Amino acid sequence: MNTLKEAQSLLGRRLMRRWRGKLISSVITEVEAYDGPMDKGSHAFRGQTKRNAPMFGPSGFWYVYLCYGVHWMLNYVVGDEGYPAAILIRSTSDVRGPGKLTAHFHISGAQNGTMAAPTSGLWIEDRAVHVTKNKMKTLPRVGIPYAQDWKDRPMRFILDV
DNA sequence: GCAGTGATCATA
DNA sequence: ATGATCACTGCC
Repeated sequence: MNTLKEAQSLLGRRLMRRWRGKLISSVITEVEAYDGPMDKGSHAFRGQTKRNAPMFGPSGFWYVYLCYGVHWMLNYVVGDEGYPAAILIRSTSDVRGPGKLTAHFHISGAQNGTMAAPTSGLWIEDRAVHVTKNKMKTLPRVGIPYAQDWKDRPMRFILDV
């Protein structure tokens, strides 16, 4: 499956968090794809570094990094090992905005590089909401004015709930 | 409209 | 060692 399809397939699924014995969850409603070494909006565009290493790893792991010294961003790694791709989870039905989302789910650098599975305390369940084409919007990505010809590509997906 | 905030990365 | 940059948010 290609990266854009992977991104769309996360919509309507439930993000799950085990934190201090409690279960936090809500339905994923907004995602962005970052696709491969040629994507000028992606951290992987200038090659592998210590920070973006999880993007180059196998799918099914988390890539979490600190943005503007303040907000943690949650990404789900997709694609074959060696091919840098990830899906930024921007919003759920409860929380709008990627920084507020990680705060709500108590996500930080501690989750970086961990597996998306109950064992890590952070995972994604199968579709909880039926996604029809007319409920899904496709838009350009946010916050990458420097990405030139990649800036306005339709790589952001929103689910109306 | 723009300041805050600090890790990360390139340059040296 | 230093400086620029930044997949955001909230307040002006």
